[in-house]
Amino acid sequence: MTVPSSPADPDLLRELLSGDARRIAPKLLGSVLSHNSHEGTVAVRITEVEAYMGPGDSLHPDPGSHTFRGPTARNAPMFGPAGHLYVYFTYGMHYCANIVCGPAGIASAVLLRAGQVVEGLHLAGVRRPTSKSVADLASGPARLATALALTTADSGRDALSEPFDLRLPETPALDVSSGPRVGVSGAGGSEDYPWRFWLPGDPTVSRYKAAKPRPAKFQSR
DNA sequence: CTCCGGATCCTCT
DNA sequence: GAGGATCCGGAGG
Repeated sequence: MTVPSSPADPDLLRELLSGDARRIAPKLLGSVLSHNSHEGTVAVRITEVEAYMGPGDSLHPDPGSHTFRGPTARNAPMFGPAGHLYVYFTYGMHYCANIVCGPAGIASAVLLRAGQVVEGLHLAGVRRPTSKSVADLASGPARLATALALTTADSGRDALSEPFDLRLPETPALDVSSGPRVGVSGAGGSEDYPWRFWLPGDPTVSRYKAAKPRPAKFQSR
């Protein structure tokens, strides 16, 4: 495994993140996100991501994105500067975290879907007591957010400065697979949006699962 | 191994 | 009021 390292200039890293999320997403594979809290430090090497675009991108409208219908209080960070976090709460109990991409004003982000815990194994295990193996600690978007203790309180915060740190790999991953995004219902989850990227063969990559099709709505009379 | 339902509450319509 | 960028445990093959 190549040892990740940040560019000498942190502004350069932010500049790199200010582009198209679909282009940046595969380049984030192999990078390491760390979070330093009073409990200790946990760092995760990213092995699976998904790109989400914003509205106003007439070339690539993204019906699977939280921003598809425009800005709201929740998705505001996606319209903000690159390198910040967008964390949302879902299913009444889970958090999922994104790295915001694109220039400020243009919404796009990369969902962190899975990773390998490379620092703070014990603490990650305490935060994720239901894990059955080390590979399970962050093998899913909500698992990863839990291992790193990310919540909506962190949404909008800068991932490139304390208490966070993001380091890109020295060289981009050579072997990257792509496919439809997980759990996205409707057109956004189709083969037309192969914006999920992962490191093939990595044991921490989550298993693919198509969106659960909703049962046909029963119209009462 | 796969499939399925329940948990649980914020967000936007 | 409906549905969700999910996870987990239990049932069945």
